[in-house]
Amino acid sequence: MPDDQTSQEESSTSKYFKTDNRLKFEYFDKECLSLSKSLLGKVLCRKTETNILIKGKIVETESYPGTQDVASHSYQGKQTKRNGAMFMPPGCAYVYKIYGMYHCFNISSQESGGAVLIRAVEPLEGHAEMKMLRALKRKSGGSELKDKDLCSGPSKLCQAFNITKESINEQDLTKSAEIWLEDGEDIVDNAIVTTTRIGIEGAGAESVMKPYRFYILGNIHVSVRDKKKEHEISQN
DNA sequence: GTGAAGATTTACT
DNA sequence: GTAAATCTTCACC
Repeated sequence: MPDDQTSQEESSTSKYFKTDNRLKFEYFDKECLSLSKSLLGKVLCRKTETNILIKGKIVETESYPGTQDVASHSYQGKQTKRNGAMFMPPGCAYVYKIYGMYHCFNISSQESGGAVLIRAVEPLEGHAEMKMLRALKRKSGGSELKDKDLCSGPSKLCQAFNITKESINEQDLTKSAEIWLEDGEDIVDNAIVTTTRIGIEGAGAESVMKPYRFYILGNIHVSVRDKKKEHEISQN
């Protein structure tokens, strides 16, 4: 978080010329595993239809490296209407609907058929809007929702950011005015917890074992924390 | 045309 | 912990 960038922004002559911190194609043009780790600490940005800006720091990701991965929608090169975005150039949004009522948000990586699932973000801006969006579909309303409950799961963050297949799927994050990524913190390696992926039991033991999930050590906005592993790391 | 499954979340016991 | 909610997508007949 370069201080000089901030001061540049402040000294900018016009308010309408905000420094563009948007991550570019070159950033996304990495292999899946590498992109997944690199995305931790970066900032997901969303401009809603009502022109409200929502931002959140990415704190948890999962790799679906592509055609070799049994758990991936693109296993064995399978390409369908649904997963087409996985085969688009790096930096495109792959959004799909699951269980009839939820969405998951992914970013395509360098390899054809590879993508990174964004599993959790830490709310930075637009808390009120997120609460409202999350409360919409809840039976008991959203008044008791805490910040850490707003985006601590792949479908939760989609609700909070108003990400739907209809609005976001196949959008180019390097160009879109509705959704993009900005630079954020660099997370050092020893602050990254690496574990197995969540919710893919049906894919078979071998792929379930793969260490393809990454999250920021100690961050309370992560969906599923591995306390044992975190303890081990903090001992070193 | 039909059927089964799903990278989840919520509410309830 | 367990179960219900809810419907699109895809494989196969």
